[in-house]
Amino acid sequence: MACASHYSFFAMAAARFSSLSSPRHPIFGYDAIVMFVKDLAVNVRDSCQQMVQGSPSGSNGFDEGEAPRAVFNVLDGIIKSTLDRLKTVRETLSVPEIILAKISTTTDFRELEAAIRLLSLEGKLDVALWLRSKLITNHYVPDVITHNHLVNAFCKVGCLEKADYLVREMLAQGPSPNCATFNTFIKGYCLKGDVDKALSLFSSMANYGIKPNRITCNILIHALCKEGLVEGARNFLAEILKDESERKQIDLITSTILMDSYFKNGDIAEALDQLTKLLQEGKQLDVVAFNVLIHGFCSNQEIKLAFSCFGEMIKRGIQPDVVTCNTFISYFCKFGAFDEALNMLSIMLNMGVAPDCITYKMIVQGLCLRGEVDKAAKILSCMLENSTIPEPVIWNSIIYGYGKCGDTKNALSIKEKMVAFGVPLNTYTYNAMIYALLKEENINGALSLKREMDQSGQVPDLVTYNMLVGATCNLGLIQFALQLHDEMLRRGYLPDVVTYTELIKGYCLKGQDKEAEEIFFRIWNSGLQVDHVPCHILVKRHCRAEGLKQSLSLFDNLLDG
DNA sequence: CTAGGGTTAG
Repeated sequence: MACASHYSFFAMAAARFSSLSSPRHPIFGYDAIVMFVKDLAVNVRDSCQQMVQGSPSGSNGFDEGEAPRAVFNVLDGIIKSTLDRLKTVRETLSVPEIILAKISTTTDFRELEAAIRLLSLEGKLDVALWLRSKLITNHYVPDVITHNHLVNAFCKVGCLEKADYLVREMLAQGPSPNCATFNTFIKGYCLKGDVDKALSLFSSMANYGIKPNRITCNILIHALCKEGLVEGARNFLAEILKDESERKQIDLITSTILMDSYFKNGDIAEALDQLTKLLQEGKQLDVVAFNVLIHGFCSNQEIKLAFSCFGEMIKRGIQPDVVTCNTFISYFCKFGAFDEALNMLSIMLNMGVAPDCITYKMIVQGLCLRGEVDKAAKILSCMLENSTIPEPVIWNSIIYGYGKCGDTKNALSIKEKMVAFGVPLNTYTYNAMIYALLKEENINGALSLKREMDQSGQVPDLVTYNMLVGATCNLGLIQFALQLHDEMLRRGYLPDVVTYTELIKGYCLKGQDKEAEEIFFRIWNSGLQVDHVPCHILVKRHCRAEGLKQSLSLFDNLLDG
């Protein structure tokens, strides 16, 4: 029976990590996994044929060299269809104007109550609050669910004062808050990182005759784990389970929270212990639980176990989702295995899982890193054609990418396109452009971009200054470099080792060894971590100028002092 | 109809 084999996999995994001294040996060979993934993709593709009409027939997307093209053909199709759908949804969804029109034409209180909920969901909180007070002055008190929507909306934007005001009003004049009200409010404080306040709210619930439920506990356990208080979370849970005589079992979500937390602390054995308990109770894992396992294995560099989980999901009929696939893609990108990332992209497209902004971001960044900037730019164009305007990081990666391969013209045209589409240029955008210009030694262009930053209010950061200090030093413009250095101090930026190293290099280039050494002592005494670069520069300089002996004595003195 | 777990991070 299939179930037995699933269990045995987890048992094997658990056994492997239960003893720290046991040698680590792979459960499955890498080739077996590649075979499995290939089979999987082919099988799934057959049932999702309509998703891949755009891909060339005969290619399974895995052949060396063929993969990228197949992936991009499918990708284009998917991006178009996903974004078209999104566009339609956006256009048909309620727009605040429509709600406002409703407010002015209707006298139906229930309809206005529904409008408060919609306004809350859309984040139009001032209007929502105003409408609530209008209804109350007309002697109609919106129900508890409407109030919960409002409390929820205020908590989500971190406006706890307003949420607190609403809950007080509810307690004073109704509608009486329920468990969901408190859960929402507690979650609000957890999001702010104020777990103490959350816990005290939890204790106060009894005073209002409201019994906390599983959701309340999960919110708090999650918050405790996130604060690194896993022990606290366990104790809290033990207390709860002691009180609940009829149901002593931990639910799936609680277990998922705990497993995730154990994995994040690198405690695989404990995570798998939790998993074993869950399976012994006969619980079925859902997609989130599997995603936690996959992420846990990936972040502990156990890619084979992660793939095994992927296989288990498929066998159990649990469709991997965009998070599952992004987790793998992220892992591969992080370890420079970008071909594998593209393979995962191909698998997800074949499975009919639509990529999201995170997928696009990782793929675009991966392509740029690899120098395939035109392909990255093509993804961007696809998104724009479908009226999805990506966040600045995608644009910035492409600008960096073009800059790195010396294509300043295209870098600039992406920047201009950004402006045209109303995407705000940020410090990273300017840094990318400055990087591109400095690469072709266009110091004037770079400096005029810095002026543009000052005017636009996008303040230069340490990276901007370090690039400019480096460039001016290389050109022998030490005075200019020092001016920049003073400016950064005035603006409250502390120069780092890179800044000082650039200045040392600049002085050495000019033959001003004394000044170079002075700077070196300044880093040494500032308590900054000194790396080998400035030492190397100085030693090289000394070797050339005065011989090795003297340079060694420089460092001897330092180490003695 | 509202409240709980997972993915990114220049």
